[in-house]
Order: sequence, then structure tokens, then C-alpha cells
Amino acid sequence: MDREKLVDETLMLLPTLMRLVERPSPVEFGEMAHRGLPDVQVSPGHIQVLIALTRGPRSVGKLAEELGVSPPAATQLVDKLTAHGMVRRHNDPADRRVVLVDYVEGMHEVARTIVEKRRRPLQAALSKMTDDEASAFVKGLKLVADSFGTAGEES
Amino acid sequence: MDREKLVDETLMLLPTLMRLVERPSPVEFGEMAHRGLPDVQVSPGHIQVLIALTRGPRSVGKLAEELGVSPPAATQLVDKLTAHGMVRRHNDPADRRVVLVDYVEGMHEVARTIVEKRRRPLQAALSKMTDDEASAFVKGLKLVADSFGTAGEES
DNA sequence: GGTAATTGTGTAAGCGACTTAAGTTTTGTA
DNA sequence: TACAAAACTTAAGTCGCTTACACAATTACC
Repeated sequence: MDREKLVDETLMLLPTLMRLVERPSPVEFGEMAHRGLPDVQVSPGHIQVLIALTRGPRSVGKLAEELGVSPPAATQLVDKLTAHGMVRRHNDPADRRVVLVDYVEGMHEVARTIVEKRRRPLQAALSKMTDDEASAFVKGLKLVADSFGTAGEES
Repeated sequence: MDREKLVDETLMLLPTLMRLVERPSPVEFGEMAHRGLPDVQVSPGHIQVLIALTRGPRSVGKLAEELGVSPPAATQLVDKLTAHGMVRRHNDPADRRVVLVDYVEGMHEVARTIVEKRRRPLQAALSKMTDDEASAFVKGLKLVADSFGTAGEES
């Protein structure tokens, strides 16, 4: 197997994939139209927040860390989700500096269907791979993320 | 193997990876500092152009297509690379509407070293995988790109 | 206990890569 | 010859992020 070729292919593929993933998707807040809220597009970052929150409430800082973004970026994401009534901020009684983010009551299921829509194209792609290939793919994503993550750290 | 879990992991990983890949990298035009040109950072898109051009001169439109971006975006990429003396525009004698892009003489090797630097973290990641895993990874990238690419097309 | 450094969040300003819309030049065609 | 289409560019605007700064709450420490 020619590693050089694979590296070059990946180098060409990755940015293109990035653009496709980032591209405004058909996934919207439409699920909540019944509540009279405007129909706004959801970005990959918002999806990440919604997924992270399924594992329980989180502080803004923790979200930023999990997503690999700066705290102000996390603030913005939470702002938008809050404006659409998906999530809610409340103070941590133990430390009043931290702002805990959690689903608004009943929005857990709405979030599920939104994430589900986003999940669809990914499922379609993975379904064309064997079990071994699929886990090798995810393993590769992690390795590459790691590698790029530490690459930018210079003394 | 639990596909649901893999999909969710990927959904969390992909945007984070995007940000890391897009993040200003240490790769620069430093190789050409000897020519007195300023040291400017190179984006993944520029790398894609440099790689594409190794397979011969290309029109701006062709570049846009290969990269999956709009023609104006390709124009910008070429603009910047031109400003740094890496590539050159010249008219296609056969059709004077098309603008062919090619390396400036002698810049082919410079481009190679620039791409090489960018290639490094990717090589590091792939070197931690078996041959089967590496090719499964690339296969997965293609499938996901395909899947997201066609997902946005609604009648 | 009071002052100082640290931490968590938010605001402001700005950047980079992209998009669509519109304009110019060249080409094909009825 | 006139007109639609194609290739590229320019212009304007959007989006998601960043750093720098401000502020409140906590912790450290003498």
C-alpha cells in the first residue's frame, strides 16, 4: 500500500469534506415550528452542543473544551440555541461564576430528532462499510484530529 | 459493533477535526523568504491548489470544481498564490475566456516542500494505522464526502 | 480578614473563507 | 448579426471563529 498516495488523497479530501460538512444543511429547527419560532438552520457546532448535552448539563467552559473552541465561541453557540428555546442557562449554586447549560424541559426529544436528521447522511456512508472499516474510519479520525491538534503547538 | 455509537462519535469528531484542519497552521511561504516576499500563512485550500497543479495546468473553473468551491472562491485562492509568486495566470489560446493557472518557473519544487510540511501531521497519524485501516479510513472519507455532498440536493 | 491573583463568562472588534449577485469579455448559434 | 451561454472577476455580505478586554466571583496568601 502506497502511503504517499493515501496522504495526498486525504490532503485533497479533507478540506472538501470540511466544506460539505459546514455547508448549510437541510437540518433546521423546523421541528419546533409548532411553537411559532422561526425556522433557522443549525450548524455542526450546534449539533455538537446538543449531543454533548444528552450526557447531562454542562458549563459553558466545559462545552468549549469538548468542542475544541474558545469560550466566546461556546457562548455564541449557547446564545443561539437559547434564542430558539432549545437550551437554558442557570447558575451553578456551588460556584456562581459558572453558567450551567441544559435542555429546556421537553426539548430533549426535539433535539433527538434534529440530531437524527443530521445523523442520516453519516449513517448512509457508514452502512456502505464493513464493521472493521467503520471502526478503522473512526479511529483514523481520532488519530488525525490528535495529530493536527498537537501540530500547532510550538515552543 | 454498535453503529449508533460510531455515528455519534463521528458527529462529535468531524466538526472538531474541521476546526483543527482549518486552524492557521505553521506551514508558511517561508521557503520563499529568500526572495524577499512576506511570510504568509497557507490555508488548506491553497494546499489543494498546489497539489492539483502538480497534475498539470488547470483552468480556474476546473480548480473550483476539483475543490468543490464556487468560481469566485477559486479566483481568490489563485489571487493569493499569484501575489506570492507561486503561480501564474495565462490565457488559453484556444478559448480566450478561460484562464489557465500554472506554477511560476522554479516554484514547483518550492510547492513540494510547502505541501510536504502540511503532509507531516497526516503521515504521523496514518503511520499509527495498519495498511487496511489506512485505506479504510480514506475510503470512509470519500463515502462521507459523497453522502454529505448529495444530501444537500433537494428537489 | 483584606488585598491580589485566578477563574468563568460575556462583549467588542476583526479576520478568513466562503457564498450569491452582477458585470465583462469571449464564444457558439439561430 | 443579434442573442444566449460560458468563463472569469468584482462587489457585497454571511458565518464561525479568533484575540483583547471587561467584569464578577472565587481562591490564595501574608
